[in-house]
Amino acid sequence: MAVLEDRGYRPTARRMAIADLLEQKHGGFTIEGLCREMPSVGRATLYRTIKLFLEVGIVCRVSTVDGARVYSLSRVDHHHHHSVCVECGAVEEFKAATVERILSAVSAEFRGQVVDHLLELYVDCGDCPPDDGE
Amino acid sequence: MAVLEDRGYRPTARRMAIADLLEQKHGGFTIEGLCREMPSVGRATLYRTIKLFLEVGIVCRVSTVDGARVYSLSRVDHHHHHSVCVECGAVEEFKAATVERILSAVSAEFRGQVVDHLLELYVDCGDCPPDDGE
DNA sequence: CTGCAAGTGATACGTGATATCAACACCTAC
DNA sequence: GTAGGTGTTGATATCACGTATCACTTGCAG
Repeated sequence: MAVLEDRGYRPTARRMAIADLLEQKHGGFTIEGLCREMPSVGRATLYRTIKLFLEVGIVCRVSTVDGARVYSLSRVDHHHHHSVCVECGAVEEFKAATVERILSAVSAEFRGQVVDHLLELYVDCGDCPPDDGE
Repeated sequence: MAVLEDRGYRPTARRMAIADLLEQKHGGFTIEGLCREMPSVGRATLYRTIKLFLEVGIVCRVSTVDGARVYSLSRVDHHHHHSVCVECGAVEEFKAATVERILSAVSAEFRGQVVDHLLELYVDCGDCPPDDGE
């Protein structure tokens, strides 16, 4: 949570509680889902907090196959990719140097500059824990 | 448009008109944007038509950096990736066999099965035509 | 032409997300 | 400790996005 203070935001009890809940989630989550899980917290606060977490890098957006807006707690602070289980929704972060190298090579074929990229793998992890699903 | 008939849908004048407009677009588009461009067409029809086009593969969803819901006319009928200009929003489709091979290799490192993937490159194409933007 | 199924558009509705604003919590100065 | 200012919170209103409904139209087969 130090990252919040570094940016001039307060590490309030509300924000800690939200972060704690996210910490326990293996899968991605939706904000509406959080609203249901934390009915004592106002919707606006949840939307604001996740937006804030997104800004400081505590969570990141996950692109799902169906285009739903899903977030995931980010445990690494550098660039990474996601694997998303299409069955249980579990999100894993991974970093593949090979991918980065290949993308650099591919980038050379483009006019202009490749400034960023997005890579998600959709997997069927095969042993989805029943309580891990959304 | 033959693909519509193949699926049992009618290639109506409305659908042709919408497809024609999409044909002229280099960049991605939003459905709300289309509503503004084709005020004579009902919103419901536009949403339905794009959903239909998505289903039959005429258009595909594009993941943007900011998570906005953008679509793009698909000119190739097989699996491909997108490069999205962060300045003008132009969307290009590309297929890189290298990428596919590397992804297969990376997939081997995962438990379970990799069933699909998403790859988008965000570029600054450098010579954005002024009328190409959304 | 007639009848029917598919398609269309106006509208209402539901949901996701943000803006507003009063109340509250925290920090600092005194 | 208290006062005051700033950041935070939550209820609500509001907006944006997308879908459902339903009466009407269109296209096609007989």
